[in-house]
Amino acid sequence: MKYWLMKSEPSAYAWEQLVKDKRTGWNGVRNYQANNNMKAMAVGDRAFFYHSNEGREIVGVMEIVGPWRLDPSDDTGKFGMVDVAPVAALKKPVTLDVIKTHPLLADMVFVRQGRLSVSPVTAAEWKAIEKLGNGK
DNA sequence: GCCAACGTTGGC
DNA sequence: GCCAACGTTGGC
Repeated sequence: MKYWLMKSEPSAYAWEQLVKDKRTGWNGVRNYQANNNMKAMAVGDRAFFYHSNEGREIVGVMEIVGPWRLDPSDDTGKFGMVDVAPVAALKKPVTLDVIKTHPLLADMVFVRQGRLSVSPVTAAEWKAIEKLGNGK
């Protein structure tokens, strides 16, 4: 299983909305690297949900429930989307500030490439964040 | 709201 | 195919 991190501005689509929706298509990505990362996802992979701009924290865990497919809202036919479902909120959101100062996490792709909206997360990083967020 | 970082576009 | 101009993202 692979791990990922996906960003959304809460004003555009918040974690709470995903919980209400139960499942959603992660559309609107218009960046090749982010798109390629989504292409590399498999159903069953896990992804953190990060609130960018407002909050600036990882708030929950999602599961990839539908494989990559073309995004109908993209006229160019280049960019796609995957389907995601909420698994659980973190008991305590993990803030960007904590991540940037954590020895295991400061070097995450998510930190290094601040503007990339879909990025891979290593198993070690995943474990460390879950520990911070859930105390396990 | 500002602006640095960086991806994309288009003229040449 | 280079690169300047432009647009967008997202932290601050």
